[in-house]
Amino acid sequence: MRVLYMGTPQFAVPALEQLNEHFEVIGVVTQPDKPKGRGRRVCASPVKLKAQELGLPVYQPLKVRDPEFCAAVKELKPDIILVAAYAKLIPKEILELPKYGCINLHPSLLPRHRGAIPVQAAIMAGDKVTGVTSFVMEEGYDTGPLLMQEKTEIKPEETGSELLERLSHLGAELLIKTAVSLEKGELKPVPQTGEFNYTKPLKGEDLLIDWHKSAEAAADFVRALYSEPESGTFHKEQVIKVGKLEVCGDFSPEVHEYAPGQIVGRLKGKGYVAACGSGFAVLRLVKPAGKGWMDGAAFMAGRRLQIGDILGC
RNA sequence: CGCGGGGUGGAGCAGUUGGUAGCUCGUCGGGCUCAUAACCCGGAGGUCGCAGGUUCAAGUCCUGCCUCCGCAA
Repeated sequence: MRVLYMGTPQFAVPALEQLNEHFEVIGVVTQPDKPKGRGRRVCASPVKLKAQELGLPVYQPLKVRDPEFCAAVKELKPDIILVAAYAKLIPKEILELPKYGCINLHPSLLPRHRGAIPVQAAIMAGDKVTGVTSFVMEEGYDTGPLLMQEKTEIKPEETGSELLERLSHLGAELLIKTAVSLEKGELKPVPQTGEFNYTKPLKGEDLLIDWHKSAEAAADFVRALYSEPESGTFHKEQVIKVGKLEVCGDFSPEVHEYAPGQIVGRLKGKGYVAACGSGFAVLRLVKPAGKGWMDGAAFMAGRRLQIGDILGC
């Protein structure tokens, strides 16, 4: 079976590796190299790097709708197009091209958490179970009929990056299974039913901790965003990234009056304690501006925060 | 060459107008205590990122480099 693969970030890499072992991968489509990060160096996507390593032809159209690209795809005569986190909608013209259609791998239990950040969204929502889904792509975002799903539990302490990593491997297997079954004609798509929600891409202030939330919700928020892309909070005009927040049940603040985000005490060997909308949370892992990640206790040793300081402004 | 901050005893920080390096934690020893993660006393431990330069004298000024990080994208 001739497979055309489309994907961009690290999440899409394991699937590419697996596919390359099971099928004839005739091409890999990924986002164009872009200036990225500090210093604005041009970077190739993880999928591109892997494709080159495997010696597969790489396509990086600026626009998927570009007629020239569509023509190129047509010429490749793919039997199936498999997509994982490519980051762009694919036009009907291409969707209808392959015999077995365009199949997408999505790291959530659709229709729950459609959209850009399903993995983080699942953790933030306090979900205990999530998974990966393969489905037939339509013109909308993650709306197509479902093919296969695989569930997995979210571990209590599991971070967004850890879960994403795990799901990328689970997803790779699911994608292979899906393709194999499709080829045998064993699968029939089932339309999505039930409640759905969309997750929007995170940027800028979306990453700031909302101290008005409950301690539990704030902790989940931080956990979901660690270690990519990192949540944070402001302190005296500077950003402090937070890697881990730990809810502390019975804690008696050192001050009588406090507001959400206010530092109300320290816990020896753990870190500063901040007040939340309800409950308290210890800053266990932190990265002050200009510094690297450090333990909450180490952060206290530097005495950058005072009891009474308010985070988030 | 996008903007900007940092690299100081094991960890986190301070170090003023250049003059033999301080603080918190940890660690080691001792003391107090029924006891302690609490408290008291004392000790060990630093080529101040690297390489040059200015100076009688540089962590502190100048130049280059390495490296970590914040914003932005």
